[in-house]
Amino acid sequence: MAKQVVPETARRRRRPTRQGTVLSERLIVETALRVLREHGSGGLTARRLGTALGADPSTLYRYFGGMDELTRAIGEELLGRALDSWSASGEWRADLRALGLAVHSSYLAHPQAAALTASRVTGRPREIALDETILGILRSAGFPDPAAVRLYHAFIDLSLAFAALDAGALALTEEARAADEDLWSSTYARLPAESFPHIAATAALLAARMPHSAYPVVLDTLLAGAAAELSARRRTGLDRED
Amino acid sequence: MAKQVVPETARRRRRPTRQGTVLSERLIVETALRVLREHGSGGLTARRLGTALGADPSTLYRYFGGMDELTRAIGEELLGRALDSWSASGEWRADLRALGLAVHSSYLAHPQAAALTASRVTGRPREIALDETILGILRSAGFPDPAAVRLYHAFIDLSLAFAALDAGALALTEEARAADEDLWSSTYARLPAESFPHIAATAALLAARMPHSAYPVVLDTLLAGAAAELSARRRTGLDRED
DNA sequence: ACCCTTATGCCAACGCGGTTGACTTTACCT
DNA sequence: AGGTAAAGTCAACCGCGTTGGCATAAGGGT
Repeated sequence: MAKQVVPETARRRRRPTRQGTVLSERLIVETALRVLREHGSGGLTARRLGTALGADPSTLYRYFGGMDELTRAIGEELLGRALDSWSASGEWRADLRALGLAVHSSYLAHPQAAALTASRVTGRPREIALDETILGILRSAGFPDPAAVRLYHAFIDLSLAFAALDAGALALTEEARAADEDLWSSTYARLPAESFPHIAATAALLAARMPHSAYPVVLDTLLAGAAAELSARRRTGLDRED
Repeated sequence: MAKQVVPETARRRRRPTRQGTVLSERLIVETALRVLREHGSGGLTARRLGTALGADPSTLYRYFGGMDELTRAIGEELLGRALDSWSASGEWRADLRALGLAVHSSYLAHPQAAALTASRVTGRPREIALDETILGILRSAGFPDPAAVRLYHAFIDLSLAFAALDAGALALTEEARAADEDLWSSTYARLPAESFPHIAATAALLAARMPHSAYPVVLDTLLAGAAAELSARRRTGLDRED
């Protein structure tokens, strides 16, 4: 690669583009989020982002190694926003619930971006801060380390997986999304009861429920299981460690 | 659109390509799975698939409306294989567990394909058959319809979301995947204990657990919650419906 | 057994994508 | 004030999905 990416902190000269914009990682990421919202998850292209910034597409390579690295920066931004919007109450179960919902809704606030990034691990600073927070809540709640790690793993992967799934549904174009929802009231509701008795019997309930996210239900189930585990552990006197 | 896609069942003439292959939806989907495995989730292109089939890329448009429709056909194939590999035992909890794991591992058997398709709803026949099966298990187990639909929703979305997440990790190129795994034993394990006490304290456990899927843990938690709900319902005499 | 129709495959081209190498300009350091 | 190299620009490369027009041969009707 001929071009070198200069770390944002080491950046000194800020030469404006021909159209007068002064670029920065932050401006690029925010503009990318806007472009994604306006043009859909497939609409983030180097050329389009360049135009939106008032800069040549190739300028982006001065800031990011490629579109992939830009994508990871966007993902970190969403995780960071989730953590910023959250505050601790001290009650572990409520805190985890709020944090999970914060991550989920931070992604869903930018579904087109989330669909691109939610299944990637960035290893960037703000993602690490989030991990530290979750582990802290669990260990402070009294879970021994192996249980804390198991629950951390389940919690974060569950939240990211649902964020990606739900964002994917929201990120479709409006007509495609409506068509997917209608599937439940059209195709599924009209299946013959002889061949598909169970779908036919529950068609109305399905049409009402399927357009929403299952994440809260599953998250609450996970937290309820964890709470039961914790109280069982207290009852039996903290004698097991796994 | 100038070209018409002829439904597979209505297809009569089977003219071989210049290189002698006789095309069919089935052959195309299977070849696409092979191409995906060999070239990664971004490696399925019309031109490459054409070459692999010994046919011109544009010929694919005689069989599918576009790459998107081909993608959905691949997704349905994976779900169909999961259902085929499964058989009912009559014990609802064991059956659901086996079915969930079957879906998960069917996707993970073709991670590059799964990464492309797992978050899409196809509405195709074999996907409908899977849905009917799950609802049947729950309703036969004694869950009233609203609970059955709620659990069906949680179950299927959980399974698909984790399939997508885990497939995404597996679908990375070998070096990228190894780098991601190493993150836990390199970056995370070396964070200073002063700033990140919880990560530092659990680094070894994290490195051991994070490379595996959290799906079984979460699935079992969900099924345990459902079982508890069912027995509570029996105890209180089936008087509630939600 | 032979046509005729038309399904099916092929070809060439279009516009758009990411990315790169060589270049110009200009902010900053000395 | 001048030199240097960072930051922005330009033109080009190659691969992508997709399309319209064309060639050809499969298979039904007679």
